[in-house]
Amino acid sequence: MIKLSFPQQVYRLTARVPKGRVTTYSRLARALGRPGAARAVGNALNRNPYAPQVPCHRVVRADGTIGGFASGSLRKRAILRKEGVIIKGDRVDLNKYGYEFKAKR
DNA sequence: GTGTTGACCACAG
DNA sequence: GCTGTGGCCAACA
Repeated sequence: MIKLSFPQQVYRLTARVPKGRVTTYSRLARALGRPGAARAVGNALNRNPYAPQVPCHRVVRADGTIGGFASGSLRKRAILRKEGVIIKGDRVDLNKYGYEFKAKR
């Protein structure tokens, strides 16, 4: 059984998020088995060594707010809008675009 | 091993 | 509705 580092699993799950969908840091952490490690997830995405591979712009905060982004929150909003996600002010409708992860593996 | 930092979350005012 | 404070976890110096 291989043991991947925390950020490694974060990148893998983030890459699984389909286009036009968004997830939250808390949900990622919960899917990894660390329901309180939302901060650590954000930390991992912040470094994001897999930048072009991992669509970090599809990850938002639990409230649906854009949160932060290495290139600027404005950039994140623009990309999400291009993906087909409607953003109201600085918030996304998690009720429609919120993607649920599978707690397996 | 200890202390600081950070793209967070929840609660109280 | 927003602001402030405490708590959680992982990575880095």
